[in-house]
Amino acid sequence: MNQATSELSTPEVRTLAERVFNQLQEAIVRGDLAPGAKITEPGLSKTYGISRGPLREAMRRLEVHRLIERVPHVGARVVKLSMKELLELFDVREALESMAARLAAEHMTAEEIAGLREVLALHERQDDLKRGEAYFQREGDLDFHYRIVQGSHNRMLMTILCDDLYYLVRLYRTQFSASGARPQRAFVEHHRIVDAIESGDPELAELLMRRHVSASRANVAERYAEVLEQEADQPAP
Amino acid sequence: MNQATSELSTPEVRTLAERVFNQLQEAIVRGDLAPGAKITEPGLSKTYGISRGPLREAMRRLEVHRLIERVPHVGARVVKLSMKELLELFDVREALESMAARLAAEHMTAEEIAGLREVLALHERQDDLKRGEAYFQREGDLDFHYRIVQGSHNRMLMTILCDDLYYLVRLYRTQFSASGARPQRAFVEHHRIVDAIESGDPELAELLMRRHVSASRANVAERYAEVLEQEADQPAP
DNA sequence: TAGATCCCAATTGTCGACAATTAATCATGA
DNA sequence: TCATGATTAATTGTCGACAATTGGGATCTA
Repeated sequence: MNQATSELSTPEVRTLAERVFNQLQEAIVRGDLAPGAKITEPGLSKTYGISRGPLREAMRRLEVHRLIERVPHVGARVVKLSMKELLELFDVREALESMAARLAAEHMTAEEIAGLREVLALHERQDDLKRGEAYFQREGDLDFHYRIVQGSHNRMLMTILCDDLYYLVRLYRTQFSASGARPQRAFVEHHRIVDAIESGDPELAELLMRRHVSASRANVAERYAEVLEQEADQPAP
Repeated sequence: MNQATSELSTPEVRTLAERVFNQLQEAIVRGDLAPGAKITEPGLSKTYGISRGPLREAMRRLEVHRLIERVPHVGARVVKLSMKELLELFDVREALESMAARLAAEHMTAEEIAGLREVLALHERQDDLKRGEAYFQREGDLDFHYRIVQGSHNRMLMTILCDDLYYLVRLYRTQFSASGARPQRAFVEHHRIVDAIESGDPELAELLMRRHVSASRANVAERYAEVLEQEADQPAP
């Protein structure tokens, strides 16, 4: 489980701080540490059985990945994106991932493209894709995007997207997952993007990826509006 | 001196780690710590008269801003971008800043646009702009880009560009500064971009910014080729 | 002489304790 | 009763010492 994570951030766990960072990261993305929850150093230090030194190192790394926010002399909290910030994240993704698609169409190798096709084939085989709700589809979707970013062969792009932003994406993907006809559409869009990349058409790949992310953004905004409506009818306790 | 820095990263210096981070950051950008130079914790700890605790905190922040690179159990070095990586940086800037220009055309206030015009007027008054080489022009150019990013009113975009990438930009701007007819052209391009923003034309602003960054990239690549040629004729000691 | 191996110094990782700052609590007065 | 102020408990910032790991250098061997 959680293949993307272990692939990305656990090449080798040689230090305590690194291990605790992974545990905390997973706890946050999984939802065990709720957004907005306060993080205290002595508390976590006791929980994980390490001293505050490496714990602070781990927390600093969480801050880098934008999973927690720290204020000097005050403390740290699990990040809690407002709707505005969540949409901001999509704007940034649109800019970066469309660039990634363009570069991927220019630089991706035949093997990488074949791997991309395999991911799509895997999605097709999964029944839950047709049912319109899918945990694996969600993780799989990220896998698709992740491979295209890697295909750009631009290390800086990879760092910003995969190391900095995708943690947040995963965190909020659980909340506002694709709904209705969106998964099927996204699946078709994925195919079109791969087609563009395979035929070596950078401009088309860029355009399609831009629209794809933009459509995802619109879907999330819609889902959020629904949630707001429900909360208005039935206020949370 | 160095107004942009003190504006950005010195809102309030409430902690030792923060102060040392600022000092180290400036030392690196200024060139006192050469790219590729090894950073040892006991060394810096002695130099700045603080213990290794806050120093490690400062180093972690330098790593966040991509100014140093750390390897577990081995140590840290001042970042040294290869030509490939430097051009990668420009690709990322092209994607993000064109998005910023688009959003700026949509969201920038009249006051912010007026401020942008002032920056351009200031550049026009500076003689050294005409001489084609200019330290202030360089910092001023960054100021221009900085204001547009702020004008996007997208906090995440601001963080990635201003907090993460512009440190690197400043570091390498010193080495491969604009040359020949590039400053004048850049100046004209700046004007066109502001015109597009002022007239509320997001698509045009985006396109112009994309070309502007792309042209800067080409200029840097050209300058680098010149340097390589010189080094081939006259190898460094 | 070339190569490999072992050892040691230096550096990084980790820990527990103390100081400084903050925020909440309680008491006091209007 | 409410606002205000000081006091206190808790948390973060800082420090110095010890343990673990690494890389280089000296030594030994083929």
